[in-house]
Amino acid sequence: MDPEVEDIRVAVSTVIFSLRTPRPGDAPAVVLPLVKRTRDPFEGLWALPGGWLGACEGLDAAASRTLGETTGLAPSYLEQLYAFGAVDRSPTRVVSIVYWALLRPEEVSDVENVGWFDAADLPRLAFDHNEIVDYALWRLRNKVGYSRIAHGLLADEFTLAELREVYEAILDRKLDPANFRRQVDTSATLIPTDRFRTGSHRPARLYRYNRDVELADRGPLSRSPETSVR
Amino acid sequence: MDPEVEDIRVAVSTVIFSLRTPRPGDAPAVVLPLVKRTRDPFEGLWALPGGWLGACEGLDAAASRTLGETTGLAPSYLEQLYAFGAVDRSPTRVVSIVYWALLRPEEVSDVENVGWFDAADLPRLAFDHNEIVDYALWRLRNKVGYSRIAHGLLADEFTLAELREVYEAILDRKLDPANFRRQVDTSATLIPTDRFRTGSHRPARLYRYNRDVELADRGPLSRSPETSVR
DNA sequence: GCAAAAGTGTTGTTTTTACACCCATGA
DNA sequence: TCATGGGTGTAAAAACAACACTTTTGC
Repeated sequence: MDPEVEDIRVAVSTVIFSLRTPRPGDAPAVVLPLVKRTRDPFEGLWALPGGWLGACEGLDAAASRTLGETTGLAPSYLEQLYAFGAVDRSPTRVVSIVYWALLRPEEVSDVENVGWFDAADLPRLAFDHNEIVDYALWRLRNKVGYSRIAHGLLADEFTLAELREVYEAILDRKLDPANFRRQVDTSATLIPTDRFRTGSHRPARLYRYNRDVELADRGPLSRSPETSVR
Repeated sequence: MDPEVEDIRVAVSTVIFSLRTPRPGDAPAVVLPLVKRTRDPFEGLWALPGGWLGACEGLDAAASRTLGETTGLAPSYLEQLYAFGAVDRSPTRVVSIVYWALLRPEEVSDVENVGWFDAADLPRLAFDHNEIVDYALWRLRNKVGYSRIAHGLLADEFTLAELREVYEAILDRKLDPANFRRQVDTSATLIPTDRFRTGSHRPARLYRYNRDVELADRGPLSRSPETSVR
């Protein structure tokens, strides 16, 4: 009972998702930023951004902080994903509290030592980070079906086609534009503006996200003070 | 940077749900076991069963172990719930990896120092454990809607009325017996036996749970070796 | 026979899905 | 004017919900 507890360290990492459109007109793809490790273990491999949990900071705060420090990014959505604590996941004993985040395109900025990768085509990552990303992707795909997190990947104003492309990129299948339109407007979470996106063919109306509606129902956690992001 | 990391300790706790039928014929209620604290902090208050994470054990293993040590119970379903790590949740800095579990009635046994409480009517608990239970209940109510975890609360053989009562206890509302019956048998997760529960009025057919179907889809986590429970 | 729970049928409503069709613009 | 994506209409199919009704037992 009560073995050498002191030897366990707590880290916090984040899987950050964003969208990238290779060239205008193309379908967007899910991408994520990784940092290159500059020391052992796994020196030279890519890894999730993260760092050690500070003695005087909460988990959510640590996730925001380490994320900012390593990538300079401040995401629009941040949620705890899972705690990974297998004994052999690192040479030393580390329990990682992993978060996942969504980034709007305007929030994307380029930082030294950060590389962006297609989520569907990742290299071999440090530690168990490949499994972690797989799990985060699974969560993202599930959650997009019953919440409004897709908006966390879009700018303030967007067309319905753009929103639909987000869903298509995440779910990896085509959606019927007509039915998609009806579904989002029965959910009453979008506010139509009087502006239009022009350029292609018939101008498309721009919508804004209704901020009265939460991106996702977090249940009792949303009342806890630790969970204040943005 | 890299502050006194060594001062953070990792604990593992579990919210265990089971059902209790006050007297035969009554509707079952969701109950959970708590242990009375025998030392500071919060001496005398009830708390979730748990303990420190061992230096050489995974998170899932620690949850099973601490649960067995404190309550003598071995649940039919065990899943990670959330990591709680607010700075002020304990006098010393503790990050708790919390699990939640389901217990079949035949698995319930009475142990010294363990009390069973109605989930809807809890006393003031130690630490932030009231909030944790609230969150676990929310998760249970949600998950019962899109998975088959309700079976984790029932014995091997059960009638459809008994299964329906589990849903009713968790969701806290009546369900239409006719529609409920149809829903479960279009889902093809129950195997009818040729035995019947007699006693009340017309005998009710006993069903068995189809073990080919997982209680809940855990995504990529179900492939990880750490996640082997039962 | 009667009460009560087991189990079946029926019907109307809502949601989902597929797809035909019109509209507005750039080239 | 034509190609293309924006946007509307419609109808079949599936899922859901409400509730009447029949069956089988204990007393």
